[in-house]
Amino acid sequence: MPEHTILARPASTAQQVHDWLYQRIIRGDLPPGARLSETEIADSIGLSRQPVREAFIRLAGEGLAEIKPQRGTYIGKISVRAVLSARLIREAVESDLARMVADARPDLGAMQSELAIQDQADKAGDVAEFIASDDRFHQAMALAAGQPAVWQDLERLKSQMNRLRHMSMRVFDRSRTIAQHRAVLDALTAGDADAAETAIRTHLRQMLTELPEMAAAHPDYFTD
Amino acid sequence: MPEHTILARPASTAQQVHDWLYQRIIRGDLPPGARLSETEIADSIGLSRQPVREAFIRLAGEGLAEIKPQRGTYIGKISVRAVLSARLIREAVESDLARMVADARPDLGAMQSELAIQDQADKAGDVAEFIASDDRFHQAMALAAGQPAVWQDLERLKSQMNRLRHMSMRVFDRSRTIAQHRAVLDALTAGDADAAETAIRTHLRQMLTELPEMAAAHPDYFTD
DNA sequence: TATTCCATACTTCCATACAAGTAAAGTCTA
DNA sequence: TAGACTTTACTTGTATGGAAGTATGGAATA
Repeated sequence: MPEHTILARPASTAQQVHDWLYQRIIRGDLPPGARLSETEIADSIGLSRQPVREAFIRLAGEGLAEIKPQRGTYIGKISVRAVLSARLIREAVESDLARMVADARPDLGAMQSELAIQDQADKAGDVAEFIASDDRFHQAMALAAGQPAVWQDLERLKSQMNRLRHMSMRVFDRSRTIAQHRAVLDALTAGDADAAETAIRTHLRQMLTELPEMAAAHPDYFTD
Repeated sequence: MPEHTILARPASTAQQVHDWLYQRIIRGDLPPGARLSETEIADSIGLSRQPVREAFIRLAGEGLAEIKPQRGTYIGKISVRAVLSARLIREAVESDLARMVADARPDLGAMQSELAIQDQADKAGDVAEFIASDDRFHQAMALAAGQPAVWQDLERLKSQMNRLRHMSMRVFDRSRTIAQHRAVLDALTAGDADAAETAIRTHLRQMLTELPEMAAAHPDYFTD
């Protein structure tokens, strides 16, 4: 008998509420600064306050919500500092990963097919699918480097960045992103570690120009 | 009246319980795999189960506890994968930070004085102080690079590593750590970015040799 | 002896009630 | 009218009871 259950038990109610709110926040459906009421949400989905409250605690732990005692809970604004910090970390880590991949020369079919999906999603104007594929592209690189756990850690840091991307992808030129991805993949395929590092750093520095523009366009969504 | 309170209101009971347990876990007082009971802890400190439960949820969100529904809550074992992942991230990020510091040539007095503290703590055999100063040394480098937020992000990832260090610092040779720190600081002072990167990478790869030894010595404290 | 079944004592999870604190509206007073 | 005070309607925080699920030990059965 396996010691771990095969059938995954349905997640707890509190976890489900968390996941639901998480998606709505990341996708920008719940805008930064919006008010979250325990009682209101509990009533709307026919639950008591307790599981909703526990979902709030999880969200606050991820930096996506801010619980002000006896005052209210609010969707956290996008922290410019947190975004910049996560971006710097991503650049440092992914450039190391890129060097590892360029040196090891593993199969890169997964990254190749994501590039094709991005081309298609761009033409179709499917922003959500484009962003999802963008993520999978970078994840595939971490996988090719033999470091799946690293991507999981990056994902936790990225949550603030993701909200920004859902805003900026509607505005900014997606073909430029595709071109940058292609440059990365070409360098990796050629096994050129220096070129790969340069390409991935250039790509991830893109956000440094997008962030100020977004912050200027929606000042009330951001905090220092 | 300022809109933000100057005097920090005492944190909620649940938060205090969390902080208390957090310290005990990091310091190894509560060993990996140990059982945590809502009722037991609640009774022992004269509270109801609810705040304790919420503390557990926070700990689980940080990867320090594992809540098994209807079965019990346990101190999470040290995940070898998580430690290795955090280590790789640290190496990538701190080598970028080291280059930034070497190029900018800021004041490095803070790092210098931490080195002196480590010398003293080593001679006195004060392990806790040594580890704390070790952390401040690396934090000072992030600060010198003008990236305090990056260190905060790294701290969250480091929680698994910290538990390991509280175990290994009792075993391993602390003078070696000091020598490595000195090599880093010397390179930074000289403004030699290449040497600084090499020194910090060498230092952070130290753990790669310590981890297997620790895992072999306490196999029940670790999980894949 | 080995195996199956079942009662019991746990655990976490959810619902409900109440307590404590905040903010904003309304009211009184000068 | 201006300002201080009070009331009132919120908010999150905590306590407690019960529901649902799990593991364990013992009894019945082969």
